[in-house]
Amino acid sequence: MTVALKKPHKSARKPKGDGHLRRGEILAAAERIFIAEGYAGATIRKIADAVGVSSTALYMHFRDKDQILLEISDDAIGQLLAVNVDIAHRPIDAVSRVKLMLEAYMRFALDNPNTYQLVFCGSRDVISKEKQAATADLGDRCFEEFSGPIHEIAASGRLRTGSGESAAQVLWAACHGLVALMITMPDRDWAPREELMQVTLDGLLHGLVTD
Amino acid sequence: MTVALKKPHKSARKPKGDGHLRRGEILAAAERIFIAEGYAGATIRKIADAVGVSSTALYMHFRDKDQILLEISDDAIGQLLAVNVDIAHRPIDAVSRVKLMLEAYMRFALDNPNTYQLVFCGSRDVISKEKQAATADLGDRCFEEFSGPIHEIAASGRLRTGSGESAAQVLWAACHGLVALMITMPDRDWAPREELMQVTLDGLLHGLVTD
DNA sequence: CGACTGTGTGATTCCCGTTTAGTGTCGGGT
DNA sequence: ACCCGACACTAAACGGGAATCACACAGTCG
Repeated sequence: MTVALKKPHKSARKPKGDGHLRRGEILAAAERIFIAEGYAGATIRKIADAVGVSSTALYMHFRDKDQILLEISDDAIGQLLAVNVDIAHRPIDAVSRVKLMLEAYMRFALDNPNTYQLVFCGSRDVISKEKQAATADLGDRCFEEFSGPIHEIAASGRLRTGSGESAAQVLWAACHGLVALMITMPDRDWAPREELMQVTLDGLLHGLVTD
Repeated sequence: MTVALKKPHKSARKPKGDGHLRRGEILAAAERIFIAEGYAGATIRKIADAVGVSSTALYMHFRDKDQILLEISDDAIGQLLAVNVDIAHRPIDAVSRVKLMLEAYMRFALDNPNTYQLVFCGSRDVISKEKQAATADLGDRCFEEFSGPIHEIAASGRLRTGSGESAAQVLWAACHGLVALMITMPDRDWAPREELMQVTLDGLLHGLVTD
């Protein structure tokens, strides 16, 4: 849409200058506001004001509001994916890899609550359908990276119950539930974070995997 | 519009008559729309249209939109609480009670996805602060009803790891995570519901409680 | 008969995301 | 040198959300 890739001739008007700078400025401002005030607080007009342009200008660089915030989320989820890939390559046993990945996952969620909510708690009410394309894909790849070791464990017959797939989904869901609740109900008196995380991981792995 | 059927010439003027009927009508219409279209879809205007009244009229009977939907949710959560109380009184061992309660909890969530999201996934973005008063309290009492048996188990020293409180929170969170993900990402290819629920419950209870 | 009160309305306010139409500027192509 | 079109941008407006205001009706009480 915005970038002219199709000028076959030389020296086509380069998409440099203001255009690219603006895009970065917008993303930076949007990220700042989104982190501080969440999805509803990150208004098009507020972002535009922060950049110092009119709200209409944002539509020069992004299709709509969701695209801006999802692009920010892509960055963040990309980092999580990188961590997962790194862990996946370490020469340690599968159970340890699972544990490290899920720990990283939960810490990511607690460190980036708004991003986490946008990507993993977004009802289709707020994010509507297929806009998530890229972000959802990154999320999928995170899950796959993490379900790899689980299937290893399943293949070696060490799963006490259920299929490898269901075990992977359950482990993911349990960790999701913990951080999601802690994020959306921060005023509850939770047991210490570390304890909750360890009880979840140890409990489930102990219950699902035979030694 | 005009409901002229009651005319008791007795008893000083009280807020009965039209008032009470309207209130019920509004709640019924709101519930229908909310269940069908979720929080964002249940608009003040839409509800008012369904009742056949101007949008302003809703503010005669309810403080704001959230109060309407939370009142609906109260009903639903109240039913869940009743089930929990019933289970709590059955003459069966604590672990079975825990299991039955969590199963009922998950089935409730999957049967009432919009209500569940409103109460248990509502970021303060959308529901803002202390409006939840009554509903949150019902949720608390559900949790307490359910954490009772857990503390019984903890008191008898059968907890493999963590405190009774953290075990209760972790069990709750795990079940929450499962249903929350299934609700917000219905298009994923999940393992069969029953299997996921059983793997979650059996896995965690096996891992946390010694026989 | 007023006056008062509960119930309801239409117009209005203030946000929101998004669209439309128009302005200025700049880089070539001729 | 000239004009043309692409680009970055803007002001104004649209439609829709929640919520409020000023006002119009019943009835009922004194």
